[in-house]
This record gives sequence, structure tokens and C-alpha cells, in this order.
Amino acid sequence: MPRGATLPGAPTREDRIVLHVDMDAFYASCESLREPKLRGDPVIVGMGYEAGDGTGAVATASYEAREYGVESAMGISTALDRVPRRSEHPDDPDTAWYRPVDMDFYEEVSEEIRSILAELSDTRRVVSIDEAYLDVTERTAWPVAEGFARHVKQRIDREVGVPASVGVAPNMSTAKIASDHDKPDGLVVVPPGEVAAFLAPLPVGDIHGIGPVTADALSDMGIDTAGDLAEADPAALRDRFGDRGEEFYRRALGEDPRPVEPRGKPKSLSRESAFDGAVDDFDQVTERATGLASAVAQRARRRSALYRTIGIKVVTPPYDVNTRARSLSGPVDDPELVEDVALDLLAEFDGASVRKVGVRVANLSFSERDQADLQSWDDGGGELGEGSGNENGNGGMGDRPDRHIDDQARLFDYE
DNA sequence: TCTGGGGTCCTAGGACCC
DNA sequence: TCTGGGGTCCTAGGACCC
Repeated sequence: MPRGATLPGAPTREDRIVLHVDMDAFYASCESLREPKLRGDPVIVGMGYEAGDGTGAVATASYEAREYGVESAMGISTALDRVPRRSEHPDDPDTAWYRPVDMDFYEEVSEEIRSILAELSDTRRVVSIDEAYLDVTERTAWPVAEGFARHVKQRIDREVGVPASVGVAPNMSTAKIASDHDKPDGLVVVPPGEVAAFLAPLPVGDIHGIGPVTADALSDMGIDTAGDLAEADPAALRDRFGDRGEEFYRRALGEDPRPVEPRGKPKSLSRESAFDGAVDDFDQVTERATGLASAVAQRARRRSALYRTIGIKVVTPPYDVNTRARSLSGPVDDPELVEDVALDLLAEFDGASVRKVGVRVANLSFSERDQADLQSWDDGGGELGEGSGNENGNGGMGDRPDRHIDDQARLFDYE
């Protein structure tokens, strides 16, 4: 098929107005919100360093902390080398406030922001705790879109008290790049006619989905900027990168037909945990995996998720990621089985040195009944709320998940 | 950058079926 | 017993994102 071909009846609607709202250093901003004395100072939010010191990583560094070279995912010990704790040097301004991650609090703040966004848009896609796309085509118009975006930022700032960056563009991909373009506290509007010119000078790595590996491969092909990518031969890109290649090409051109729609239900749930260094003692690994198995089963139950695949992940030095999985004949909710299967799969790694272990359930299906009062995965327009329940006839079944997987397979007969 | 935790999507090969 | 092509499911690994 010719490569410029468009499907009949599927016009690319590039007259949409899409906002990407991205909170700035969100966890750190939340900490400053709770403790105003932190405001304006370097703040580093880390996980796993409170209990057993030294092993954790930086979750978020405030922009003030980034000036010291602290980045997310960096080891806490490295961060401490670059900027020590304020608590240990109270009078030294070249220090940072270190705070442990408090997801419950960040969720609360995020929820406040989401309710504002819900008032300001018809359809949204909440991507993560600190990021969302809004389709506001029906709420504003291009000539005044900047004012609208400013209003969004101001409401979040006034009513919640944390800063956001906003990008406005005719599609999600470009809006995302726009919100990132002038962080923190950014506001970048890219109207339809200016998309190509806006993107052209940017490095390919700015495009969502192009990471270091792909950027290197593209560079080898002489493609370094989005402009280069937009001028490249799509067939060559497809040869090298498969379907993704064409995707990249389109994004570089500023084309992205994906509608802004709510995220669906999760496809997998997992828990994982790193050891302090690497561990050779298989009993320790087993013990950790047992805890993770029970945690993941609990998580699934809380979300009314049945799973049909149980898997593990074992990271061995230097950083080899091994995964194993086993599928059952039907969906179950069975914590004991999660543990049994996980440990069985783990047996292969007896004797190995292990840095990290994880347990995962996948192939999820959801019993429709109890979904309603749980926090909705679909965060769509409010009026759409009711239709999605899809009550089908097998109401009473599945109340008590049976331990026999074959029974489960019969109980839940999904199309 | 000696690497935390929770996800998504894509690819490739093998099994199995028609 | 030589053999074609399509489809789906499963597992494992990889890249990427927040």
C-alpha cells in the first residue's frame, strides 16, 4: 500500500486542541506544600533510604536540587555526595532537605488536581500521578488557547499550591514535547501551522518513545533531529525499527491521530524488591519472593483482578534481567497459588547471585461487580461514567474464587 | 549514573491448529 | 510422506516511560 495513504473516513483531525499538563518535580513540590519552610530550597525525595541507609534512589529532585547535579534514579549515596543533608548542616545553604516518599500524600494532592482538570475538559487521559492530557477542543479556540492554558496553570497553583508546566498543540505527542520544552512553570503553545517548525530543531530523543538506544541507532543513520527524522525515508525506518519506525516518522512530522481517551484497566500488577548489593543465599531470595507473592496477590484482590499468568523476575549481576512466567488454564484469585508458582519458577535460580527479585501477575480480567465503588480506572468525562459497567448475566458467580483453576476457567468464560 | 519500583508495548521463535 | 500458508497463544527479552 502506498505510504501516504489515508484510510477513507478516518480524517486526521489536526484541528483539535490538546493540553498536556505535567507537574514540576511533583513529589518535591508536594513536600514543600506540606512544609512551607522547604520552599525555594533544594529538596530530594528518595525511596528506600530511611530504613536501611545507602541503598535507595532519588525519586524526585526539586529544580534547586538539580543545580547540584542530582537527578532522579540516582543513588541516594551519590546524591548525598553532591549535596549533603540540611539536617546535618543547619546553617549551610549548600545543602538539601531529604524526605522519604509518601505516596498516600502525593495521591491526595494528585486527586485535587484531577478534579480541577475534570472541570476544565471533556475528555482526559491521566497518564500518571503527575501528568495528564486534556482534549479542550470544545472549551476554547486557538486564538485564545494560551489564555486557557494559563487559566489551568493558575487554578492548580491557587487551589492546590503546586506548579505545573503546560503544553498546547493539535495532538498528544506534540503537546507532550511542548510541556517539556520550558520546564519548570512552562507554558508553550504550538498552533497547527507551527508544529513542523517547532519540532524540526529538537533532538530525536525529545520524542516520546525514543530513548537512548533508539536515538543512538538513529544517529548512526545520520538522523539527529526531529527535522532529520521527518525528512528520512519511512521505508528505511520501517526496515530498521519495524512498526515503531513509522510511528517515529509520523511523530517527527507532528502527526499523531490518537484520540485523548481514558486509560483502560491495568494489564499486569507486580511487586519487586532489590537487595542491598547481591545476595547468594537462596533462602533469603525465597523469603523475599514469598513476601512479594503475597503482596501482589493482595494488590490484585484489592483491585478485583483475576490473573491467568504468574511470573517472576530475577536480576543477576551485572544487571541481567531474567523473567519466567507460567499461564494457568483459567483466571484465578489465589494467593497460595501465586506463591507456589513463583517459588517453583524461582527454583531455576537456586545458587545464583541475585540483586533483585519480583513477582508479577498478568493476563488480568476483572469481575465487573465490585468495580463501581473502587477508584475508577477510567477517568473519563463524568457523564460517561455509567455505561462502562457492562453488567452481564453471570452476577452471582465468582463470589468466592475457587482454588481449582479448572473450575475458574469454566466460571469466567470470557468471549 | 554501578541501577528503585511499577508499568506498557513490541518482537521473535516455537507450538499448535486448520 | 513432501509440503503451503495463515492465525493464535505462549514465553522471554528489550526498550521505554514516569
